[in-house]
Amino acid sequence: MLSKKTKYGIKALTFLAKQKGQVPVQIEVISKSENISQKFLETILLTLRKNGFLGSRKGKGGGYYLLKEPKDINMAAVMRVLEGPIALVPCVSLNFYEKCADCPDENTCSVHKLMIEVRDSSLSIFNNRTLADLVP
Amino acid sequence: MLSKKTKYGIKALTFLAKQKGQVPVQIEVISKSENISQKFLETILLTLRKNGFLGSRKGKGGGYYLLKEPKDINMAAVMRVLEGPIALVPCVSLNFYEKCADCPDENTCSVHKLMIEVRDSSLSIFNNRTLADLVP
DNA sequence: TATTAAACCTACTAAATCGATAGGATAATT
DNA sequence: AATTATCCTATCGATTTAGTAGGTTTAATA
Repeated sequence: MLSKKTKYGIKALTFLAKQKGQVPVQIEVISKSENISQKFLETILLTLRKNGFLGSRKGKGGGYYLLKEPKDINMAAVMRVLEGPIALVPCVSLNFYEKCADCPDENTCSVHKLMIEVRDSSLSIFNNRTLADLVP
Repeated sequence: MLSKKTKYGIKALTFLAKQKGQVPVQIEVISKSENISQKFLETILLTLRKNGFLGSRKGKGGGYYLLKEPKDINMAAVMRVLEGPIALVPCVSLNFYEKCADCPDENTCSVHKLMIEVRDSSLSIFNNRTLADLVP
């Protein structure tokens, strides 16, 4: 299941992508438009900023704005920052790999085999979609 | 992320699929072979039995066995019983649909759009794989 | 320069979920 | 009758999730 954090984060990015010009948009505006708790959204936008997706301005007239063109914001990168691994199991994750404690041999593991297929197909979607594809 | 329940469940099914003949296999045997806590596995096998994947016999010589041929056990069905929805968001789930509280219109929702694609690709994998495909 | 408006930051909390365990009840074999 | 196995339900501790609290810093503007 996708966390609310990821869901809200993508919605916020989409909202910013829809803005004409790069005028900063305040958290309050996004939170009200998208029905997201303002305080929660605050922390989400913070991580998006710290990971290079958003810029911000403090004080009056401040807010958040995209640092790149929507077409240059890859959804796989967004997913990894907000949700973490795209793979369903750490042992098939490319960016968050971890060995399973219980599994002696990945090559003969039935779960491993299946989950690699799933990861590949999900990844190819996320890698081939940008924020621009999501804007209505 | 895949739960341990699902992971262990698939491993147990695979283990049973590897058996020659339909001799019942005891929980203890599976749990030791696959490094799974016996008590935890007990509850997992119980749900697999209650959902028509496994049969069981009590008492001496008892245990669990597959009720169908591995090639007739669809992995989408297994996933739904063990893990729940295949979709990452309830609003794109075919079998566990739920409307999002925050989202006024699914048709214009960016998350919805993306997650339908992901669901379709994952689903096509699970639907086209059977337990037989997983056996080493 | 004082006020105001916004993001920034860190810690905290309630609730839910997860992984696992406990402990007996039931059934089948020998 | 004794043994061996599944069956069943409740519970528990740890972790994660979603959200909140409450102040700090920075920038614009009057």
